[in-house]
Amino acid sequence: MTLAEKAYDALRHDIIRGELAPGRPLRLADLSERYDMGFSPLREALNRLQAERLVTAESLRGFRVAPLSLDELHDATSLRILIETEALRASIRLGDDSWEAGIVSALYALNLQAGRTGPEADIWELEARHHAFHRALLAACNSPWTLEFVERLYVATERYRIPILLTAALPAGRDVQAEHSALAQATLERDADKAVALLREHYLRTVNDLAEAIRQNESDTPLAKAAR
Amino acid sequence: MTLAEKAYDALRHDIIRGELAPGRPLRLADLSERYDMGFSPLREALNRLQAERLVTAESLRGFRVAPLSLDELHDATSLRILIETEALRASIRLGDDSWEAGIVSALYALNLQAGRTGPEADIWELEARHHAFHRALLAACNSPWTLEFVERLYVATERYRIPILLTAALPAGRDVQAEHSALAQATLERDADKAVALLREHYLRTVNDLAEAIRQNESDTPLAKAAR
DNA sequence: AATCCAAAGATTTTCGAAAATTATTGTTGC
DNA sequence: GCAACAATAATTTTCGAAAATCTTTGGATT
Repeated sequence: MTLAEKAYDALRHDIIRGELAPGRPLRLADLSERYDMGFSPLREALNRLQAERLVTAESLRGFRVAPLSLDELHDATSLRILIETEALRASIRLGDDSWEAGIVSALYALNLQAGRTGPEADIWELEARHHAFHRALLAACNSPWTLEFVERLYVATERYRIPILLTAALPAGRDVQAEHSALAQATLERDADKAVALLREHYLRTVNDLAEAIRQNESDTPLAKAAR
Repeated sequence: MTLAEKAYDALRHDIIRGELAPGRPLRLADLSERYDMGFSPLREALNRLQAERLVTAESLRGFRVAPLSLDELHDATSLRILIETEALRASIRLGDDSWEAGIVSALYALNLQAGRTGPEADIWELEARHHAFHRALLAACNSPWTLEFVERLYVATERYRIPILLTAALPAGRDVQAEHSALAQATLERDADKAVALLREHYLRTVNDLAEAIRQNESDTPLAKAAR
């Protein structure tokens, strides 16, 4: 793996997790020290991330972590629902045994991690399994373009979820694991209409919870700052 | 404008027009001579284009122009129909006077160029106006993510159209300008269902024509080679 | 003839410095 | 005090060479 690839992975990771806050300038001298490499691989990584809208660039003025806005969250969520529901229908139509097995396995792993407490609880591991579960649902859609866009939108919306997850500021009274199980069940039963409805509700609830948390959380988390 | 930006524009331009054929290796020494600049700006441009799937990259083995395939054409077209029809509905719902004016103006400019013959005929100018017309239809959808994906898919499918356009191998018996006019009219009348149906048919006809031309054209155009 | 291996060559990747540009500071004049 | 400007500093961008890696070539061996 080349240094440019390592730089890409590291920057992407740190931006998605909010360790590099939205809007923050990405100075090459800083990054060079932080990641222990020269300018060239960093600039290549930043150019890739610019194309993915995770960083913004201005000619001769360098790069910044892409800012967040509530408008973008709603935009990305709407489009996500449109694309993912269609992908879910395609997967239900085309999926074979190994696709089904992938869903069962991903759901099991997700529920396992969601049930863990104390030192075993690991929000990043939970997050990884959550992502894997949603990918497993769409894995059989047979459309590389769809999967790319789904991934882009997942990452875009994840940047809003993570600061909320970390402050545990999510409203109670919602059984997310039950939603996942119901979604998996409807999918495995090949009930496309039901599965699509559940997926849509799942995302609409999430975006409402996030918007609510942002509104209440007038503290100085990166997300709250971005929302103001 | 920095050299890296010039390199990006030039490479993108040459790849879309097929002047750099699909699958062709992009050696830095060659590109450095072709575009008269050092490696750094070229590598930055190539990394951006890689993120946009116009070039492929393999660790320590450099870059290539992204290949074409009939599967990808069908994939991109299906997704394009899904996203653009929804964007058209949104535009019809949200569009104001200046949006309408933009459509009228773009259609007029397109028809004007389409009617030109002899030395005034310019396939690239026609292509630019065609692109502008389709953008004008969706301009009011108020969704940056949608517009980005639409642009990506337009470029992806355009790479299949251009070699066909250049060999004039399109089947006759189709009045594309009439399709554009009907689409614009239904849109301006805010008849969303009709406009969406026309847009869908427009794309389905195009993809069928292209697939047909590729099948017949067993010569050695880049596209035909890619299809085999 | 086919296969392996080392050497030479070609190519990508990375660095460090130079060039170009933007941002900041300090000074002058009003 | 403050706008205008020059000098300085900070930063991005680009180049050219060095390092690392992959590819080809040409024998040596079986």
